[in-house]
Amino acid sequence: MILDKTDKKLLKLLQDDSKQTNKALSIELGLSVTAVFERIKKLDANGIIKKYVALVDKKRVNKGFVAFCHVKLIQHSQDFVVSFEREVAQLEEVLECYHISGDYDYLLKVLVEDMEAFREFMVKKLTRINHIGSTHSMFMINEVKHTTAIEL
Amino acid sequence: MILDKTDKKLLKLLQDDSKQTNKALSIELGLSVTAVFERIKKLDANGIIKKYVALVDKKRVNKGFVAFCHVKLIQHSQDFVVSFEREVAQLEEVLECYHISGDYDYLLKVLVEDMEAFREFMVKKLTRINHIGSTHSMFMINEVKHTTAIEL
DNA sequence: TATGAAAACCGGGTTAG
DNA sequence: CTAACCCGGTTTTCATA
Repeated sequence: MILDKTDKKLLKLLQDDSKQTNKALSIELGLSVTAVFERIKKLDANGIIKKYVALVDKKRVNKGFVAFCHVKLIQHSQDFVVSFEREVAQLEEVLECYHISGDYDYLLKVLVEDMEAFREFMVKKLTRINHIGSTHSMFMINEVKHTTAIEL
Repeated sequence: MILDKTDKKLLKLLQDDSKQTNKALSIELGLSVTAVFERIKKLDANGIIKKYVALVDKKRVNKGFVAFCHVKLIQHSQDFVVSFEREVAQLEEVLECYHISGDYDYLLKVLVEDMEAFREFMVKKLTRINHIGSTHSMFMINEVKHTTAIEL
């Protein structure tokens, strides 16, 4: 699917606030309500828009402590990789996990309440997973920018 | 604000799909539509829910190339830090930027189309910012997990 | 429960390939 | 001639007091 200028503008608006009414969007875009409705339907159907979600303020729910964990596996056989990935994906503290290039194999973004909880997480959950060689953690001091909106 | 079990369940549902009708939510939670409405209103008003957004599939919009850049500043005087943070926050390719502990000062998550675009970004944008000492980039090979939902 | 508003759907008209 | 797009009106559904 090819996105024209209007689609991109529409996506920008929806990535910023998905609760706007089609009417408000139609005014912003200079289109009819129906046209907006159809464009959104198409963006949904084509999977351009994956889902609509509420974003929760992590500080207000006591998950203000963010850690980034680099993880290296002992071995890189298919089995090890698959089972590590399956297990790590199930950990509720892990919001993101990427297989990356470089010295370490994985980069994890971990959300917990505080350092104490992080220690618990490391000891009782992450390092309990087999095949982990070494880990290296960094802690968030300040969040400079955090958006879910992709510029188009 | 204290969240009870029902609030947490409600937040879980809304973090997964914010387009559900209050009726659907009320059935799921075993409440009346009005009760659900009031709880959501309260969560909104208290800033527990920050915003409602559409999530766009990065691969479908040609932003499937993800890089993580570590950045070290030359100096750490107030001025340098403030101006670096202000400038980096304005870069559209940078979705996330964290001031972190460890060998490097910052961790950036960068979304671009491909390696070529990443090169452009580094040369023309990131390293054009003053006060940058060194950088170290890692590239995403695979996204194992990526959720915006905080477990409560 | 009631009501005002918005979403969802439909038929028709317009333009571009 | 077909397909994609856009519009206005109608029905249904939802948010909200």
